[in-house]
Amino acid sequence: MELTLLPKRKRTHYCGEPGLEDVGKEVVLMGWVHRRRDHGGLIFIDLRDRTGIIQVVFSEDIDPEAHKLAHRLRSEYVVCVVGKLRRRPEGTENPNIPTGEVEVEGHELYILNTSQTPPFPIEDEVNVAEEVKLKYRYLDIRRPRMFRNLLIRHKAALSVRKYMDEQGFLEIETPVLTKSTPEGARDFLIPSRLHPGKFYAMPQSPQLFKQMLMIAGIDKYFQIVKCYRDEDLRADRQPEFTQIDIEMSFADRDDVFAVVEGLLERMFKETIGVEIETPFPRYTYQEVMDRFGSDKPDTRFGMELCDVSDIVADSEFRVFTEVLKKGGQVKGLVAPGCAKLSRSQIEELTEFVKIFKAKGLAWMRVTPDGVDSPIKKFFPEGTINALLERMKPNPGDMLFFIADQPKIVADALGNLRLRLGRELGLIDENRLDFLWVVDFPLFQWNEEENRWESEHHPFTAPNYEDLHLLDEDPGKVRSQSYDLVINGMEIGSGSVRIHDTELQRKIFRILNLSEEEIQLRFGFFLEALKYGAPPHAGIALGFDRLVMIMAGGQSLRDVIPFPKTQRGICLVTGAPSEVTEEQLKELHIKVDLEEK
RNA sequence: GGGCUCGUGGUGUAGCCUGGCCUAACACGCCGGCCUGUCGAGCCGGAGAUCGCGGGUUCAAAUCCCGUCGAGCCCGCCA
Repeated sequence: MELTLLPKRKRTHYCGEPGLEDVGKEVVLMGWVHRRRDHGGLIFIDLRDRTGIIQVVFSEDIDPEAHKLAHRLRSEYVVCVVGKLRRRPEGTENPNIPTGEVEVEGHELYILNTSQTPPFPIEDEVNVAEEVKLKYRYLDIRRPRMFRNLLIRHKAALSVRKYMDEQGFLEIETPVLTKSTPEGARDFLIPSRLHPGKFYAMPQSPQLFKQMLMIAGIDKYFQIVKCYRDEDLRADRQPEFTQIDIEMSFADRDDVFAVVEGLLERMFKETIGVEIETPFPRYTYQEVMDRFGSDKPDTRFGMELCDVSDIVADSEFRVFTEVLKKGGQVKGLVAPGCAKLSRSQIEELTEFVKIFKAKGLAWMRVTPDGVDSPIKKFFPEGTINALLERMKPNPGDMLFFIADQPKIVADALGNLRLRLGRELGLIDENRLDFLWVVDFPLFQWNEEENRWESEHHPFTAPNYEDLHLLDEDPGKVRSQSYDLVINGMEIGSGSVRIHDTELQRKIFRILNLSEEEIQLRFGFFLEALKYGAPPHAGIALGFDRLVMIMAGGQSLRDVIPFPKTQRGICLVTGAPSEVTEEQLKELHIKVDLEEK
């Protein structure tokens, strides 16, 4: 095949651009052969680039040489076409593509490169195994949908930089090779060649650096920054991901909220043309746990949880009463129209709630003449009536109940709510529900390690009204942290930070860190706090997740050009991979693999 | 660490439950030929699969069993 290595002409248009106004002009196009329709004497080529598709016609009449060469074109060949733009003959217009009223007479054709037959067609709505798409990611990205997603990503980042700049924030880079500070996610480690036996860590977030930038007087900082966490993957979790990291001095929670609300308003407008409503509603942690069984509630539909502990307390149903005696609770929800569920469907839901440690799922069908349930006999009529009165079901609905410790009830019933909401089609996919969750507890008790841990992170300031509780009842202390939630997904998390050395020390001690550990891990930071640290607050927003929401994707992989598989492998490069003995030796590393 | 779903020509599926009629079917793609208005072009012809891998059961395995690898979703984990 005769290739033209260097096109002799400069591109005049992208494939998606020419229209009726360009008819008569000579155009020079570069692109990939999307499809070839070879009629023998007449050949149609759909030429594609990132902007779209345009039809090129080759024939004896137009140019015999180009026509002859066009027979050799195949899918994904890279070509340069020079030709005159003309209006398509009447009746042959294609209303399905933006350039469908015109076509290019193929006067000159240069084949810039050939291509193997692609493993899958370059089209949206391809039904191909994730494995294949990820291995040939560069072909996957040729699909218009993927390109659009990356374009959205680009526009979103641009919008962030413009807005933050206008608000007086400086984008400042922080190190990628940094210090391991356990507490939190597992670190990715990097061995040091110059310091045998020592390691850098990749940042889980630039948390301490941005706080030190506040101490440095930067005042308003932001960064679109990669973060790394060596934990298992999910549809919404990749080991390396991007945050919009923000920190501001002399600011409180409301200042942060105002900046973020303005930022998102601007981003959604400029990126996908959607107007969002600000300010976002605020919920306390306690409220969302009670009502939705989740600290990141999806408020696009109702079906809220209902505490019925007091009503069922004096029933004969042991499953409920025993749990209540042990300090547990009984909560339920109304599943609209679900009285018609079969035994096996209920069984499936029971299996589902067991994933979240619930021991079972009690149910009552609501019929026009009362309730129908295997456990009905344990409840006096008054109790049933009280349940109906509180939960307010309609005939045809189903009541589901879970009895257990509060955390399990919230988890199981909250997830049941989400599943039913999805399966019953109660979620309006066009809706965007932004909300803040505030007043998180400062600590949570770690059963296994028998100690308090930070709910957010150890640099989060306690609610100053609760300071007196730090010693007597740490579990009751509220923090000045906050989460941003969109459509039931955690999008951001931040807090007012501790800027006082003594308070910071105290928190470390409650977390059961010895003086020695504190010094070893965070000594440098405590030292920094001593030199006039201003009060400051900040937040980090999950950029990939935001882009995913704007792009309407189901997985983070949809908006990351080269993502990892669920087992953390990059299928394009094959990373992670083994390295040579020499490399290991230089790093003073011996690999100790278990024999299989 | 655990649970569930999936793995059959290049791609997507059928066949698997109920083993033999499978010499593995279909669509798209691919290769060759014909073809001047197609745009999922059409028509004719053709190539292409040790049914992810290993072991077992059986006269006989794509099909049943065990193990293993890979992809996905979830639990744990993710300050």
